[in-house]
Amino acid sequence: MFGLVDCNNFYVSCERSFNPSLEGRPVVVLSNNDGCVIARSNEAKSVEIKMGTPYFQLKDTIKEHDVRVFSSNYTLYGDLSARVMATLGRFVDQVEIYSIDEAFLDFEGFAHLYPDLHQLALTLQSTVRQWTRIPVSIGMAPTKTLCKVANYFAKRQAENRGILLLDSPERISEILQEFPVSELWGVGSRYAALLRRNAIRTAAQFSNAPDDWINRTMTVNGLRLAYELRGVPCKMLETEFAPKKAICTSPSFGRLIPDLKTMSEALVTHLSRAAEKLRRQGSAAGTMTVFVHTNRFKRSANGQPARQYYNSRTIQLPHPTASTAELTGYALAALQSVYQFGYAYQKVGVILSGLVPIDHHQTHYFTKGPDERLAVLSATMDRLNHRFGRDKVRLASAGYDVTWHHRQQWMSPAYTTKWTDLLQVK
DNA sequence: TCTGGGGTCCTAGGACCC
DNA sequence: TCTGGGGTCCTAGGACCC
Repeated sequence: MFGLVDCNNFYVSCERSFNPSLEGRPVVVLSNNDGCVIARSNEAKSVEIKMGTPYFQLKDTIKEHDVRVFSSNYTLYGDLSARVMATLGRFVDQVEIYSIDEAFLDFEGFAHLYPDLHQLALTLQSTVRQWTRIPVSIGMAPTKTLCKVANYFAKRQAENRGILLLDSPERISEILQEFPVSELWGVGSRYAALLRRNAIRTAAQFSNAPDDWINRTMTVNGLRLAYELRGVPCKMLETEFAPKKAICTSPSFGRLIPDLKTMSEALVTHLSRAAEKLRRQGSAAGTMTVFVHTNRFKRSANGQPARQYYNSRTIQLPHPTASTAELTGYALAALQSVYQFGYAYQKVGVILSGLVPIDHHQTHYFTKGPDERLAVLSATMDRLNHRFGRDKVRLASAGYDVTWHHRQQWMSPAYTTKWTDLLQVK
């Protein structure tokens, strides 16, 4: 048996964790740049605020229902997530951190410790609640996909109180008949449309479809999904650390930017972030892509879509490197080759790929190997910045007067990670 | 009439996830 | 005025090898 622990309305719950006055009222959290709604309290859902709605379209609703709005505070959410995960780790040793707000558990070998899984779920739920103030829902079933299904009903049917155990074939087949195929894990909008065209509407119908048809139309992923619904586990717990295969940093500007100088400074800043992530996981990049684009929603004065521009440049580096200084030279050259005068840009982004372990030295006959001094420089900058704060030491080419930063108008304090933001108890 | 067989590696595109 | 960011996996097709 597996379990899936999912935090309810996670980002909203994080905001509520340190601000109880938000309980019982509509609350939403916005995406980066205060763009779209990405988390909603139940009260916000019940006044018809949809996932992904742009903030500016919601101003009336927000006023009418006195909705509390927050910019996303990933420092806070990341820290509370780590606390939730650590709490789960107290009870079972096989925990897969699947996303910031979800974890899979494997109960294999724990039957003697926890003969009553429902009781265990109750304990997990109340302990997480007490230690972090985060409400969670728990689904338990013979496969991870069925856990997702169980969790869906745990959350939505009040009588379950956030916990649903699917441990008999009868119960499973009964519940799959009520489960919309479009809600399945691995079925997105494209596959949902395809399945609808083939008169498959429930998870039960999908699971009964012929294997070769599923394989043909939805590749082996679809077939695994069907097996999992039939109770045959195809997805095991993944608890090992797996280094990322690509690292991307591409925040939007807070306003549209026309000039190459500002774009360059932003790119160096984004690249510094990306290279820090690269070094943190012990990798070096062999390939770098720089891209720019304008705002695709923008309209010109006559209401027609404005002229758009997108371009990217991918560079094979002479040798894999994790040095910010070294990567910067290539990045700026790439930007110059894609930048076109005459557009107002929304974004410049960088993708590092072709990642290899950092100690990997590929000897090349005609080019110099990586410069050891650059590696030492990056490591030293990382240590200083870790101790004294982000960007205390940085490249001058990142600029001094930052005018492009994204908007975050409603940011809550970093309650758990910044001394000056600690709550004061009077 | 008839044009080999068996591989590897890389990339782009399409699907998905949170 | 204002519309997020960061990832993964699979497949087909092309280029190449012997």
